[in-house]
Amino acid sequence: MLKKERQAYILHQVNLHNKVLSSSLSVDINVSEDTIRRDLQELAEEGKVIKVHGGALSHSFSQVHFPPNEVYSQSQKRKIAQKAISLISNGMFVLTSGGTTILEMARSLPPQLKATFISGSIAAILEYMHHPNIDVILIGDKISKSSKITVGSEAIAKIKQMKPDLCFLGTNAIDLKHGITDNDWEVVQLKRAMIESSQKTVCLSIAEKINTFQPIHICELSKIDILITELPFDDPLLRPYSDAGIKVI
Amino acid sequence: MLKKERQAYILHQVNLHNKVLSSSLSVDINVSEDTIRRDLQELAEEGKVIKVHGGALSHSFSQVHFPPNEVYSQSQKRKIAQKAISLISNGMFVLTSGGTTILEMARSLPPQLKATFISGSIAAILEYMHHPNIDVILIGDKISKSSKITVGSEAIAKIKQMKPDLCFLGTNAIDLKHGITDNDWEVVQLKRAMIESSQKTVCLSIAEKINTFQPIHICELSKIDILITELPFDDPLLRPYSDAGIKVI
DNA sequence: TAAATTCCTGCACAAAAACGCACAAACAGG
DNA sequence: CCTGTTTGTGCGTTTTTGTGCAGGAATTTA
Repeated sequence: MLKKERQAYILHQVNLHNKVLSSSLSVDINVSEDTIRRDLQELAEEGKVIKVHGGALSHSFSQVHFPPNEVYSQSQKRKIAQKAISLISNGMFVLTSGGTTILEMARSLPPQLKATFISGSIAAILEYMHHPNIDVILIGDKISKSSKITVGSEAIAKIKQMKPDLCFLGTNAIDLKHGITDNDWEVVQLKRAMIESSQKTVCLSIAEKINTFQPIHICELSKIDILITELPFDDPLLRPYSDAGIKVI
Repeated sequence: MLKKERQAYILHQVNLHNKVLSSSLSVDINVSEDTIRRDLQELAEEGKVIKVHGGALSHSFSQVHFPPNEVYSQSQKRKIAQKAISLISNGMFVLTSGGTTILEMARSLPPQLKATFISGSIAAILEYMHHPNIDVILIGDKISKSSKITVGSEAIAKIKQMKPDLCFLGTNAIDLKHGITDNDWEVVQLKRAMIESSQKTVCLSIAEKINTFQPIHICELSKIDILITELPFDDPLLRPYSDAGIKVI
């Protein structure tokens, strides 16, 4: 059998089944695994397949990319993301909400980090999936079209079963008097459950949202352990919060 | 034998078998391999064949260089998607697996359709979310990075709680003797649960996958209610399946 | 942490290609 | 008819290509 012929066969199999194993191909076409590996490597260099340990994957399959769209005040959010990442260590279980700040964090996670991320936000999950070393746990239930996250009693029940080390909340509004507030009933239920379950709750919020509030109450400030903004920790705007016992970063 | 005559013969052989070996041609026509090689080279320069190490391939063979942005065998999948959609009516609960065929169906769902779609496939969910009128239920659990779907006991337990009207399975391999088979253990577990829960199971499969099999068994043919391919329902290839009691569309 | 796969690197060896050359047949023109 | 040229073919020799194998490194799995 000719080399090109064999490669065409392999390519065909990959496109057909989305995945092939070097071992099974080698018995299929009766050549050594080395040869298969070399073929896969060539095909991968030509961009026809994606080579992975033990075989190859179809290219079309793993291309579920989300438009890395323009985010409002991205530079601030990036700063926040960096601070948030510094709290995560290897082996941690991290529960996150959705929101652009969280997404920014998800994209900036260092590649060596090994941790487990849990979320009901589709967008966040997509970002976590691209990461080579983190395990991703998706919270299921009905999907809210407006917020692109799973909401409902099932999701809340699932969250209550967990005891994650950290919970990152993309915060919509935070205020000394009203605490954390939001504007979507279903999201609020979910965030409440997240806060209850977690050992530490971290609020990510751009300074703009500090001292603002929204119609629905999520929780008191006292439930929050850490507050992250793009400002330095000793910014006067944040002073009341650290006075209230929140660790401000 | 004249040179032209010989080249005509070679060309004929290439078009007939899609490939020729210099070695076998040389004994066929009783000339040295050098001569064959020179002939092939000339034919290649004229664009009549594609020369490779050891012989030559027909042009149609290498035309499997499918256009880059197009999904593999998309037109077939579109045809399948259309047939699948005809089975869905308003108000139905539909459980689907992942796979490119399912994605094609998800994209083609008519905008007026009001139904509930349930899936653990991230890519499928993304498509369903774009639809204006369908409710989306996401099955949660750990995400398998290779297949981009949620897998695990939680996901399976959740599926077992449901009684969807229809279950669409993107099929990797179907065979009279082996039934439905696949190549990913976790995916197999999930698909089994899906079949068990559903009132009707529909297999979507391009004709190429008919009468092929993969290492892991999912279920017997008898569990399948409907089989959809891009072929007409009375195609001889499908005859054994309708004889086996499966409704073929 | 240990065991098992899988991967990579270099090497050996066979098959095929490339190159140069020889030689013979076909051809062209005096 | 002869001679010089072109063309087609085959034969060594040298390179290149394709493949398998051994071993150690890297990665996955238990």
